Amino acid sequence: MKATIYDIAKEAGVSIATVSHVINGKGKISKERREEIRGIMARMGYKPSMIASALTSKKTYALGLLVPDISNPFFAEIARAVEDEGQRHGYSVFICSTDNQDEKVERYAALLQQKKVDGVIIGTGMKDPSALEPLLHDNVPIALLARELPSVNVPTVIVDDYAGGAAAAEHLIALGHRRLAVLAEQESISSSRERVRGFRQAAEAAGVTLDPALVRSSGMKDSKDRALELLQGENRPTAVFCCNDMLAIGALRAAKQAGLCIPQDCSIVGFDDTVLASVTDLTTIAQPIERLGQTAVQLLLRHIGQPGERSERIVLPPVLVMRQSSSALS
Amino acid sequence: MKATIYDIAKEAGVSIATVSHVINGKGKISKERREEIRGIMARMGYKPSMIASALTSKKTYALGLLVPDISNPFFAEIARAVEDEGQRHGYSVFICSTDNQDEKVERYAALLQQKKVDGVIIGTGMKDPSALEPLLHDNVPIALLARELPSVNVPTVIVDDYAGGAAAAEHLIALGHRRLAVLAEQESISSSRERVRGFRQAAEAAGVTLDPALVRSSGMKDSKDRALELLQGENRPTAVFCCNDMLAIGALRAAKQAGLCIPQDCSIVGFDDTVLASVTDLTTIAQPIERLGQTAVQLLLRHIGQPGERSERIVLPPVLVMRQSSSALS
DNA sequence: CTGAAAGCGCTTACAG
DNA sequence: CTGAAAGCGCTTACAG
Repeated sequence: MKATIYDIAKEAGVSIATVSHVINGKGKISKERREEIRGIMARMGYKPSMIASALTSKKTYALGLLVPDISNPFFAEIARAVEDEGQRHGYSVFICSTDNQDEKVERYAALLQQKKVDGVIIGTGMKDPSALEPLLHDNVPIALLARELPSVNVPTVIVDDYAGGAAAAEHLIALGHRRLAVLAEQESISSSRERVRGFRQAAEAAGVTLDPALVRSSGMKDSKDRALELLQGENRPTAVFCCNDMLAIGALRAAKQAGLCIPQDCSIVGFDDTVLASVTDLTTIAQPIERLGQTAVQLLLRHIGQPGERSERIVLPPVLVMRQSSSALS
Repeated sequence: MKATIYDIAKEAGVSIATVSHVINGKGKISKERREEIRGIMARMGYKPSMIASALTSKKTYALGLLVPDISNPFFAEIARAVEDEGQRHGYSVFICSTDNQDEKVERYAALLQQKKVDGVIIGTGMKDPSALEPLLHDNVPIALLARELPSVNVPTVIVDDYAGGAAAAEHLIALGHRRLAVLAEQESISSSRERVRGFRQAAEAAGVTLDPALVRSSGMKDSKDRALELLQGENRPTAVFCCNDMLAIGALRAAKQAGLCIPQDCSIVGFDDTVLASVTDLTTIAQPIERLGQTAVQLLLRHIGQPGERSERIVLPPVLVMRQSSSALS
């Protein structure tokens, strides 16, 4: 059957402690012995069981990644960055899609605790932070990615959503737009609220007040319908700021259905800069997705290393990416 | 500190064996005792360590998922389906992006073996199947998803790539197109070869022969350039079949750059039907992505359950999805 | 219906 | 430089 540390020890005529030492590069082992044991391990195709070592060493080298939906391109790109950065440090990652449902968050939280992951990156929203209770209860290290949770003091990496919203407003106003609409995510998502707030403030700073009738919230599914309402009303906007690329694509399709040409009849700006934006030639506020993922892993691992430390909070700047969906007011 | 099975046993005044039995619903425990122990576990927030139980029971309830790139929408959607179906059966999944590099395949294969996952779904290509050696060596159950590996006898789920290619050809020919081009993936990818083969055969069956100069292979990055070569040559095609949606989007952008209108000047058909296709209004051959993921998990779990059994091979039918990127020859 | 004991495959003081 | 032994937190025959 599969070789164990005992098989190697017997084959080498040493104790399992010695084999363990050469595996982990600990203790002082004579060079010849080390080489010999290494050779035997290689020859027998032996790799130590991480389950057994985790039981004693309390390290599983596994992380959990909670996101709303791994099939959403934004989170898929985040996941890739997290995977790569984790891998670089020897960690594997479990994917956990929550659909933003507290019940799923809690189920995964309990599961990850039972699996004894070394840490969890939380990139999902939730109504009630107590869904994380199973993690908190056992002091499982966590880090927040693109989310804020004011109630808990944990390492966090976000982009400056407020500045991103403001950048969108400034871009559209510079293009001459004055009648601005906003397609936001659900009210409960703080990043979306911040984007809208930044957009509104920057608009007002330029002397433009948002018409409350032109500010709507929308889920992923009904974005096209919500956008249609905006675009078909009388006195329709000349520009729409959407709080993520998916919503912006809903707006693009609504515009098409309403017979409007983009950008001539209406400018549209998204947020995130996922592959969806590049593929649809959407002007958007880019999040540094790769750095978000990398930074979250780094913060988490640092936190695992020194649990006492005060939690860091890193804010990354968003960047306007101009493409074909926005243009000067005609 | 964190409660263990000993704490629960002591609190309840019973042996750990009894606690273990109520956890696993095994043995005969008096109803009152069971209820009492359940209560104590709940009160102390106790959940058994899956690491410890894995060491004895040999079940980690973890699966590995090997894909080329989790940030590619096709595989992100696959991952979601695998995650959900796994979750339904109590399994968590590790994401493993290989970039189609044998070296990464092998590294992940070794890692997953060390982590003692209960099985691995392989949805990535590789030049040399021996990259899977670490898995094969320890008899880790595997299942193939949207890939074939003739050398090993393992459960497999694929879509009928040949039929999909043929469907694309029939669609274009029915629209009156005769001068057909193909943008394929690298030659080494069997699914791509099959799609091209099906396309070619169906075309020939309709009396249309492919011009070798109009059949090109391309990576993800240079798809636009490859498509431009096709579209800018003299005697350009009136329709292009692309072996996946990403390539088709490259073609879409190439067409735009070349000043061609889609679909009036050139029809384009993709493959996969990821979110990218719906978002760009691309006519495409749809793979049943969700069913692919579900089926792979089911085959794998069945294989885990009865290792002796002969491996199943399930072929799912693709479906033509007509959108705005193809139309009758004008 | 319940418990004592061995064992899963490692790591880690500790002793020599 | 190397080994004996305890322990990590469970499960599983086996005995009663």
